[in-house]
Amino acid sequence: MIIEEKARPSKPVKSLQVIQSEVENINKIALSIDCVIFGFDEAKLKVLLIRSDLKKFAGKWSLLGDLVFPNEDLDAAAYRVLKQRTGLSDVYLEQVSTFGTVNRHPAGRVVTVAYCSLINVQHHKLNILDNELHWHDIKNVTDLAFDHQQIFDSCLQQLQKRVQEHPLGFNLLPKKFSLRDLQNLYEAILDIKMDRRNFRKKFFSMDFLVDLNEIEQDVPHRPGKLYKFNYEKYEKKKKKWVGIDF
Amino acid sequence: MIIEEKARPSKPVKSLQVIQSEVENINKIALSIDCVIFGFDEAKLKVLLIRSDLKKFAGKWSLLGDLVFPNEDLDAAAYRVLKQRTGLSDVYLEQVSTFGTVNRHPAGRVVTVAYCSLINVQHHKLNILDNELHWHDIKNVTDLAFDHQQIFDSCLQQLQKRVQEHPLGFNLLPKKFSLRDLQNLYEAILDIKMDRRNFRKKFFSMDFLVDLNEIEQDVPHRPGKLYKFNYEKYEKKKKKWVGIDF
DNA sequence: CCTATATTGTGTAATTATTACACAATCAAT
DNA sequence: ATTGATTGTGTAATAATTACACAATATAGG
Repeated sequence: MIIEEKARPSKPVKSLQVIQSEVENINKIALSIDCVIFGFDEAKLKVLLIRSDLKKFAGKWSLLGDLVFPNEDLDAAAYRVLKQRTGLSDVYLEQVSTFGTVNRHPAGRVVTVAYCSLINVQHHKLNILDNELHWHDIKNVTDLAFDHQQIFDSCLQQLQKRVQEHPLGFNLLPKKFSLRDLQNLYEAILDIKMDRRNFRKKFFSMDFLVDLNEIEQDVPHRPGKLYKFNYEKYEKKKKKWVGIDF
Repeated sequence: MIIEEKARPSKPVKSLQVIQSEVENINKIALSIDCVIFGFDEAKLKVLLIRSDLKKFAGKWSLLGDLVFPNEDLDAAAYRVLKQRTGLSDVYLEQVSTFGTVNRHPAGRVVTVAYCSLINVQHHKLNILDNELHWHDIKNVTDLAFDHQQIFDSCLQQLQKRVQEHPLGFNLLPKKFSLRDLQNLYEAILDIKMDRRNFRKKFFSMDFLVDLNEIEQDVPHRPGKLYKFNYEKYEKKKKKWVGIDF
């Protein structure tokens, strides 16, 4: 076995540790961010899309994105786009993956960093600047422009996984919600049906929900109780995940 | 609630969907990849590091990386570095995260895509091209050059999570291994101790291990049986992970 | 006001998974 | 032949998950 092997330099090769002029003059690639902005409304998971204005993708929908400025952090660029389009600033935002296939963009080499954002549709106002901007039921999202279908799919998949390990979902709900809302949310994200009693038992046993002693209004049936999520309690109790299972 | 909202264009803004000349001339940022290459030897998890040759980081260790060529896919760049340094081509490689803080690189704006690779240390030969190249016990990895400590930490964290959900670990082991090897591997990656009987029970119940009817050689005690991993069986049986738990 | 309809709120038993734990068997080294 | 180190194995206790049914409460409509 070849381990703990030490060696001395031999012939030099080009490496990351380049001199300044190299970074400035060669190997420059345009960098963008694309946001997969999820919302939850009418018991459906939705994604915010904009109509593409490239001829090549005429009529197709695409994700919201923009080029990253030369002295702007990646996260800052994603926040900028989110703020510009939804007016929201304190939103859940997470980097998911970077897509850099050579010919993914018709205008040249553009590598894009995909972000997943979760927003509460009650608390925003869409800012229509140029093209048509629209919430789409995720079940009807097909054939997006560029490689955006692939980016969307990978963000949805990541959301499905994350939401089972961390209480992200609450970012998609209003501050006050019923257990039915919460279950609808999980069912929409995971695209499964769940047992109502076991779902309730699970969340109550985790003990992060605060009973607000209020009930739903304007429902044509027995109203459910309203709850909020207690982030502080969660932070204290959250479990470290250890257990092999595949 | 503002949903399913449609709108017509108003004033145009700069967007991703730029014209060709824009992509070619502005917003260019150097792009690199960095590989966190893990190996497993002497019951320890190791990472392959190279001595930095930047004055600013004199004496410090850094990850293996390189600039991405203008017409090279990101994954291809990562494979290239791996191949160049370890001589290995069919290795586990996964993109983890992209780091793009404005001043992360002293030579200018360089955004880097981090990759995690798992290799079998028995099957490689290090290629020492320029600087000192060395396998480091992950327990002793501190104070790397650039933001490489942060990159390393995030790759290790991702490995710890992934290895509990998918059988990645086998990439770090020789084709034939004992259950003790396997347990050592999990204990090294997760930095925990496990119960030997329960560990065995767990893996046998998953039924992906093939008994090779061979035993370890050259051990100064009762030798253990050797096994291999059956990927095909795993592919058929792998579970879709559904269960809220946080 | 009464009835119909829809949905909430609740508990238990059966099954499955996880944990904790000890001793005999086997090999190498001497 | 004895020692030392490690493998291989099973069971009982606890915890988590699943499947499942009925009474209570609100609105809507006559």
